[in-house]
Amino acid sequence: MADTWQEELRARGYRVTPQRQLVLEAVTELEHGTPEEICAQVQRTARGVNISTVYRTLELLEELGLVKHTHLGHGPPTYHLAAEAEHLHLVCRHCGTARDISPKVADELVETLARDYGFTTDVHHLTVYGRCRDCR
Amino acid sequence: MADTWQEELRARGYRVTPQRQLVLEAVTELEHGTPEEICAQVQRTARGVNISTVYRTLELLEELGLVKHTHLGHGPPTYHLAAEAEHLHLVCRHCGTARDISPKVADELVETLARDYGFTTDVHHLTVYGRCRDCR
DNA sequence: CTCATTGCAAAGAATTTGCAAGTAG
DNA sequence: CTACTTGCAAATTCTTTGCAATGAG
Repeated sequence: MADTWQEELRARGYRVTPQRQLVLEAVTELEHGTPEEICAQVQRTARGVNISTVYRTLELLEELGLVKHTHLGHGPPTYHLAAEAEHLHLVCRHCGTARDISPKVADELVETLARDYGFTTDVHHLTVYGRCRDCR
Repeated sequence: MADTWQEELRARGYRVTPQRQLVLEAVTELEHGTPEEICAQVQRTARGVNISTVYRTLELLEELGLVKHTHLGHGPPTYHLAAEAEHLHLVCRHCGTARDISPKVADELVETLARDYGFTTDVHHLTVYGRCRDCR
């Protein structure tokens, strides 16, 4: 984890380009935004960057784990910097086992609660009760 | 609530058409599906029903409160019958107050857990911890 | 009969892809 | 130099809209 994302890119055979740096900067500055918005932000610094490059770059940055995206209702997805490692729990009411999963699955819930209810979710402590695959 | 949806439709100046009945039936049968899937289901009974009619009908049925939709990751939205009144809890770790909200906000979470983990969520018992608007 | 609704085709958004030219390493 | 990237335009995917014909009430 001491490596920079640039090194990570090179290690994987990808290249560090100004466009990629700009897109990551844009996501950082915007906190969150649609591909279109991110593209606009990038173009405040460098004109001529194409929207399709933004799409491709966001996909790459997501693959690298640097950004994440969620779908908030209709329209384009929202991209934001990936949070540090967190997890949430899945508890089976039948067999009692708990499983840790990525908080990514609760992204929409978290954003909706924030947007519609002004509620800041404590994702680390989100526990979902139900029935696991084995106890169906 | 004793009124049928057909009566509700007429009361609002809309008409009860075979297409509308078929779309609602399709949503019921499929439990959930994309407009495309719903259209395919409808066409098992009546060919010639157009996809744009399905879109228009789903919009109408949603307005009537008969169906709901959620966006699961990429791609088209998923429609399903509106659930009966249930609720989930929002608990503030600071002031301790609990608030009941619509389980609709957890739709994506529920579907994702089912799809990716084979986990059946007990939505009625879902409690989300965090900080409410007033305690920010 | 009247006007809401439908089918169809064309228009629109959002996103992806093919490819030649550009450039990081 | 090599081959990953980019810009651009065309192709896709998903959804909406215009409009004449159809059909519910």
